[in-house]
Amino acid sequence: MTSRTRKKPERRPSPLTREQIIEAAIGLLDTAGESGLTFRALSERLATGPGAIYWHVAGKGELLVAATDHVVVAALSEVAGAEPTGRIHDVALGLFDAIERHPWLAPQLTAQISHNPAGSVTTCIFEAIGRQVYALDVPASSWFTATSALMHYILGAAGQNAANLALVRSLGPDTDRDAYMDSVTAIWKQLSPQEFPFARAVADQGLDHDDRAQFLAGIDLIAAGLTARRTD
Amino acid sequence: MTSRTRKKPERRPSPLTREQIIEAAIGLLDTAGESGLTFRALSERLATGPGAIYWHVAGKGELLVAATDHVVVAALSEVAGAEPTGRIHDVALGLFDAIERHPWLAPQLTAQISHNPAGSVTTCIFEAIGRQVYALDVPASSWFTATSALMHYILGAAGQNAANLALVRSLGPDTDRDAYMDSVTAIWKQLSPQEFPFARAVADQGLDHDDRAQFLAGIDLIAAGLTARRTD
DNA sequence: GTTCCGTTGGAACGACATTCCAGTGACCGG
DNA sequence: CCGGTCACTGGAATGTCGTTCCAACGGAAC
Repeated sequence: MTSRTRKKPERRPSPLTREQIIEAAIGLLDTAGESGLTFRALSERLATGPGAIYWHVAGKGELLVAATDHVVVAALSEVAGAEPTGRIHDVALGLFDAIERHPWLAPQLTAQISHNPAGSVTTCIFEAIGRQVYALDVPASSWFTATSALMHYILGAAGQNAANLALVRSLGPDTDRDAYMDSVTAIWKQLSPQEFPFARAVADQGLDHDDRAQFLAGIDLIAAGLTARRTD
Repeated sequence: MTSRTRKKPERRPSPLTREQIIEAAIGLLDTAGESGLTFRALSERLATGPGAIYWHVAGKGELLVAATDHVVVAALSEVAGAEPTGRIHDVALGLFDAIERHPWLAPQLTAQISHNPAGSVTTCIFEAIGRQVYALDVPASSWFTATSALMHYILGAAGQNAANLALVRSLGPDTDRDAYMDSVTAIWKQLSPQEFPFARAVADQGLDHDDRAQFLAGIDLIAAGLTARRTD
């Protein structure tokens, strides 16, 4: 009897759904971070084995893509409903908030936009931002460049913000964001004035503590470049 | 004698160096991609065992940080030598080229900047870009925002370009970049005109095929926003 | 010569993604 | 009702990874 012996597996009452798996994956990513999404952890949370999950989902990559898509579509559809000439701030803040809620989103988005430019996530985000570029009366020749610049800034700055918050949270409940930013500023102030004059100067004037206003200031700055061009 | 029996290990002629390890790691990353950096592969390339590497390097994370630092410092020092009021194009292209040579660099940089804002790589890049912002006579209140916007755009757009090239290369030697870009445009042209009017319009006018010029156009666009503000 | 100690590298460990497959139960033709 | 099919399950097995462990080496110090 060295051959296969198998414990009787317990069956689940209701069948597993791809949707359930994706939502469980998002929950796992939100609470345990990017490295927390494990087929073992997912199996446990869904009270099943890894094999069952693989019947609904091709692999970890597809799961990540599906989770990203799910979150992005939700974030953008909240915004799109408003006025047709919606302000760019709405789209930007929609993505900013989604990334803050799901800190794993920013790296995922940049990776998926890079590796799959024709994918659903890429086109959705490009379209959402691009419409605002169009509404700003940017000349058609600059459409792609303008949309790219805004997109990369939004993902980069929002990702930075989300990472900062996650870092603060991991430092314990007794640290708040301002204290953390102050500690970073303090390190920058100790840089050599010869090698890092600019970074020191920025640190001396203190980093802005309102992340959201700071983020929007960057959007406005890029938008200023777009509309400045318009009159040429 | 069930206890440890061990094959006599062959000793290397010259001792292992942290520098050697980092350079081997960079080589491995360049040729085999981000997933190609394995302690096993590294051991083989250095003709040693994993344990020897761990005596010089704390772990994979530190190795990645060291490799990133090595490449970024080299890329920025090439540029910094020129005129003191160096043009922002030089710094931007320096990073662009470095990221093109090392496609693993862009994700690494965004991750390290996010997770370690006081680290060496973060401050070096911030300083290098910030000096150009300073040279543009941007008001001090916008220094941080302007530098952030430029940094995120540079890393995002350069990463996108490098990923495209890597993707083209992986499709086989019979595909070139223009053919690949055309295929992406073709997919975009098939999008629904109701849902994706902007993306289709951009695809219809054709994507620019000169990546470097496109990249610099984005830099100029953001710079235009900075200098437009100056007169306020 | 003996004793260290910095250094090495092969083996072992635990965790992971993924594959494999024996089983289960709802449905279907008869 | 009943036998068989098949979509679906979940536990075990596989191979690779990062990391740790440790017996052994060789030069330096004594």
